Amino acid sequence: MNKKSRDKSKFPLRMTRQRRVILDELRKVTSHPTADEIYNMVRRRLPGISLGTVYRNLEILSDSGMIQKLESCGSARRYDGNVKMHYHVRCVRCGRVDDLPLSTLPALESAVRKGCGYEILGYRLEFMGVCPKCRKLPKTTKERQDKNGTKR
Amino acid sequence: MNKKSRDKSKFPLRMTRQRRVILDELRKVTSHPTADEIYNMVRRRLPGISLGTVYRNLEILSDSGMIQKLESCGSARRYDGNVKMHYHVRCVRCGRVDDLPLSTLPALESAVRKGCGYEILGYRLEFMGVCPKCRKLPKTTKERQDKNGTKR
DNA sequence: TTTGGTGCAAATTCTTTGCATCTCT
DNA sequence: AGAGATGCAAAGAATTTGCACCAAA
Repeated sequence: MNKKSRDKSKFPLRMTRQRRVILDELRKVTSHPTADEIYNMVRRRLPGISLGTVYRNLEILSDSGMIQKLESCGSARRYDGNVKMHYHVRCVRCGRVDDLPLSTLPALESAVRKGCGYEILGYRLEFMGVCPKCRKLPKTTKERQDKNGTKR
Repeated sequence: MNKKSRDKSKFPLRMTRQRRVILDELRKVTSHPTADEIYNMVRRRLPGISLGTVYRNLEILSDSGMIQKLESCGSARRYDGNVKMHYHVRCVRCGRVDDLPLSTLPALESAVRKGCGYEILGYRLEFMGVCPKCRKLPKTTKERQDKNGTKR
């Protein structure tokens, strides 16, 4: 099956136990976890699940619109159980991602549509900054904990 | 040397031949190439250069503000020799990235600064769509040529 | 039953690094 | 001279995939 052409209307989305738990765990948190973090969350309920299955399901779930993939920057991709349109801030030091209480900007897409030859499908707007916790830490320490952050 | 702390004012940026050619090649094009594409461009002039050196220099050049790293989505990172603030459209089928003739939106950052606890450093705005060339192709073909596109 | 899903492990892809050697300034 | 840079190859990290078996619908 071609991953890119998967479509929520055509594929019935069989609700296996693993898929249900992944979706459930992701919806329980607001922390925009990585695949690996989700793997560890899910493993507490389904010890036998494999990382590959987590990846496959995250792909399927986001293709079908049930979750959101956050692809911007950062080493590991992050996932969001909240599919309503909203924006994020990403900490450039520790990599954490938070939701932003900012109303959506309707004018953005239409401003682009004209003239660029592309068929515009959407846009991605993400803010970068330093999260409250990292602002308190001395700079050297902050740089150390990078790891899952802005790298790659 | 800590990569994150590299700073244009403190590091003199020794202009080696490889560094100069990489910068030069990147400035010659508007195609936002990947590290690997840049490697191949540069190799025509410096056959002995290694991919590692290309990566190291792209990192250094972007840290020093001489080029721009485009991290949003897509499999491989892309680089831009144009450091003036501007926006991009990325084709969701073939992965190509084009510049957008859109004036910058000054209100964006200030709209976020209040209340989120983060120290806002900037934002990333990227549009997604289907490029002119891909719009002409039949869908199945389009999906095929994905590869460097939205994946990963 | 059948078609998609799963676990496992191996494979990929992109990127980073250690090290001995070179080269700008 | 000496701090940085390079080439090479090996290591890493994140993600994908082939395959034989399993399980929802």
